Amino acid sequence: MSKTNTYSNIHLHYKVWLSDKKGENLLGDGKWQLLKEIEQQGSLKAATEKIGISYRKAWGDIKFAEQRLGFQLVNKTRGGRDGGNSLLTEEGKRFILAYDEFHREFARSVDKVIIKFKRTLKKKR
Amino acid sequence: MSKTNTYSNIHLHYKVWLSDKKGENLLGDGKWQLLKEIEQQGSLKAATEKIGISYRKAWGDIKFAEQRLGFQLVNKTRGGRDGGNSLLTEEGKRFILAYDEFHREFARSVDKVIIKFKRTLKKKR
DNA sequence: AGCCGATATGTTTTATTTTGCATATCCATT
DNA sequence: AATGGATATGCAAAATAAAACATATCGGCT
Repeated sequence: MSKTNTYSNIHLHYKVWLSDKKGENLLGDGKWQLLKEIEQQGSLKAATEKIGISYRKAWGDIKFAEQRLGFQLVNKTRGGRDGGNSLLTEEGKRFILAYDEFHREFARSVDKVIIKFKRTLKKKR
Repeated sequence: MSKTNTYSNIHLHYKVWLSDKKGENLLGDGKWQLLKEIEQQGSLKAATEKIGISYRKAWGDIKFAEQRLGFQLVNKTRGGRDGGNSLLTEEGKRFILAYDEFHREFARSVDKVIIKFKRTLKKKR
C-alpha cells in the first residue's frame, strides 16, 4: 500500500508491505492489485494484460510469495477449453480481505499523523 | 524511515519518505541516517565509510536533494588542515528534527493499527 | 488425434542503480 | 611552495531488476 500527501512543493509518501524474515516483498501494492484482478478475470494472463505488467514477472512473484507464505494464494489449472485459469484460494481471498481492511485503517491513522507533521514543519520555519 | 512487525513468520514493513513533484526521493531512510552521521562525524567521507555506502552516491544524492528542496542541508568546505569538512546547516538540522518527530509519531500510530490487523488475521483463519 | 489458449519456465536483452576509478580543486599547515 | 586529505565530478564497470522472447506442457473440445 502506498500513498502521497503534499506539503507545498514537497510530497510525503508512505508504503506498507508484508515480507518474509529477510525483508523480501511478499505482498504489497502490486501483488495486492494483481490478486484482485485475478479474482475478477479468472486468469493470470488476462490480469497482467489488464494491469499492463509482464506475465513472466507476475507469475514468478506469486510463486515466490506462495513459497514463502507457505500456502497457495491462487489455484491454477492448465489445459481445457480456455487453456487454463487462475482463481484465488480461500486463503488468498481471506488474505486480500484482511489487507484491504488494514489498508483503510492504516490510511486513516496515517493521515492524522501527517496533518500533525505539517503543523510541526510550519511552526519550525 | 522503515520498521518491521512480526506476525508468526510474516513481517510487516513500512516506509516513509519525502519527494519532489515527480516522486523522486529527496529524504528517506538512507539520507536521514546519512545526515545524522554527517552531524556526528563532521565529514561526508567519514559518514559514508561508517555507514558503508559509496561516497560518490551519497554526495550526488545530497546535491540532488538540496537542489530540489531549494535550500542547503549540509555546509561543505574544502581545503584546510583536514582537507575539508561537512556540517549540517540550521535548516538541515531542523529538517532532521521534524522528520525524527514524525518518525516516532508515525511508528506509534502504525503499531496500533498493526495490532488490530493481526487480530483480524487471527479471527479470519 | 489434433487444436487452442493459458499456465509454466529457461534464456536473453534491456534498463536502471550502484559502485569504483580517476582526477581536479581547495586551503590550513609545514 | 609543496603537502595532504576532503570535497567535487565525470566516466567506466559491475551489479540488480525488469521486460521480452522462446518453448514446453496440459487437457477439454471438436
